[in-house]
Amino acid sequence: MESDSDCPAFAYAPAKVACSSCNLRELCLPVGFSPQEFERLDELVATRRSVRRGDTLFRRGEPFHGVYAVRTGFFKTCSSSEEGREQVTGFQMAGELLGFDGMSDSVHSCDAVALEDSQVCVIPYARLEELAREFTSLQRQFHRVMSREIVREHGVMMLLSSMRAEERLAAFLSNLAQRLEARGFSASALLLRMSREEIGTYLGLSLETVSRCFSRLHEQGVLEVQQRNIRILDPAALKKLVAGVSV
Amino acid sequence: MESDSDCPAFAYAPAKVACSSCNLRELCLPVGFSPQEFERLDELVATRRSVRRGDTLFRRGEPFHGVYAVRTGFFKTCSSSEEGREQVTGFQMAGELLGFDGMSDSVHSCDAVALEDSQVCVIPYARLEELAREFTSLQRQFHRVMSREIVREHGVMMLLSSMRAEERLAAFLSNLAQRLEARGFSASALLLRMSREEIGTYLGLSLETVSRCFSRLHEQGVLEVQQRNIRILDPAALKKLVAGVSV
DNA sequence: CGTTTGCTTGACAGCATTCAACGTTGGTGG
DNA sequence: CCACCAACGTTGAATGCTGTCAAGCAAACG
Repeated sequence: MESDSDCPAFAYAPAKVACSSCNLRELCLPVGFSPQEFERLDELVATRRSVRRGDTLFRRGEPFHGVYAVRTGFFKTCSSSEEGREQVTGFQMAGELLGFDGMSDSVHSCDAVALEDSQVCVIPYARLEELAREFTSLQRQFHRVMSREIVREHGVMMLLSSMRAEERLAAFLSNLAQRLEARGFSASALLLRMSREEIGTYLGLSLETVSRCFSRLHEQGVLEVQQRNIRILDPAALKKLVAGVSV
Repeated sequence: MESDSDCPAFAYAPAKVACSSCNLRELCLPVGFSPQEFERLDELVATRRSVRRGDTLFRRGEPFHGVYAVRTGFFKTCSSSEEGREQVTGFQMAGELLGFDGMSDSVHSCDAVALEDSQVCVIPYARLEELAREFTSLQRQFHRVMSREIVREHGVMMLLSSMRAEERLAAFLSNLAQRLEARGFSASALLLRMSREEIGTYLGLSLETVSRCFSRLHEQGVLEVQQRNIRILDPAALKKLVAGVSV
């Protein structure tokens, strides 16, 4: 279980971490836990791991050891088909978990790549199982988080199958802004961590179309666009675009 | 928890059911359990429920009580956006579970509709939690099934964002055939339980396009199509279409 | 300062949607 | 038993959105 040593690309920070003192505890796994539950949880999340921009946290085909909570930084997860085409399945920011794909057959089925220098909390699955067994709120919260991932993907499926390009980008930006706001950042000024191509692969569009949509939303006065610096000038218009599917 | 009585559309069959004697035990939740584990499991899955064609097993907004295992029949799950557009997120057949969407905030976020007269095993969440706590293989298997759902959805996302219409339909049919084969049915002769529109909503296509693709695959000699009776004449060609994304 | 990478924009072609008409099937009631 | 109706499926023609190819531009990096 601890045989991560064959991954020389990663730097390890064995420093002690405590969920109880983490400023992400309202967003991450231990939502709504009691103080003594928090203490028990610190047994579970014992180590951090640093991943440099461009490196992978895990990779398709690697054995599944556990899940990871993003502490700082930004990730993308992408499944690639046998024939090369790559699909970004999600972007994860602080407080969000990744790695659930590996539980189905003990092998990861997608790659997790850091889009900036990042740090994650390592949650070994064996210990998570144990602790979830004696600790109802952890069990339930873990299920809740996995369920939320399923529901999120339903939303992506709807986006991919029924929205036009501009609506997809609007939905993407709205979602990003909302998640940033929940973390205390500005909901209007965002610095994108991902390229146009990565956005396109996530939204089912070519990078050119993504770029064109940015320009169009800029012309419409909804956004201010300067490369990866985006300012949302008219959040209401953005939301309206998202909702406006076949109205 | 047991307040299902406000749903007059459902017929209840309180007959005793045993996982240990179910012919789906190799496909459903209790994969790889020991005989004594099977006995304990029968405490969990105590009741069945019948759902007539067209009726819902659960509906968006209804409180979450538990998950369901399809015993006989066929279901679709669909999330609908506020503005009316509906997205079929999956089709479930015997041995497959549904209802995971409700764990995220104790309310179902999509509808489950029977596409033919069906019977499900009711798995109350409270009891599932309990039993999973004292019963490692159940805990692990449950996680595995949820993870598999996440991975499946990754596949759908890839399909939606990078395949052309004909490839999508080929992928859909291949998948269906494979699942039917795993249940002892013919992998070549399928009777579709869903309409062209439902297929289209699942695959992100209009019903006309679905129909046209059926015709085209028929012309190519890959399928025999008679309404909902499909015969796969050339499974290899079908698989090749799926794999052939951007080759 | 030059090179590389990422982003923008234009032109054009192609695939899928939309609108519309017609055919088919199965159920209902005369 | 047949006629009718409604739901579903098929097919055609035209529009339009998005992908592809290509060129030019901006920013980042060594």
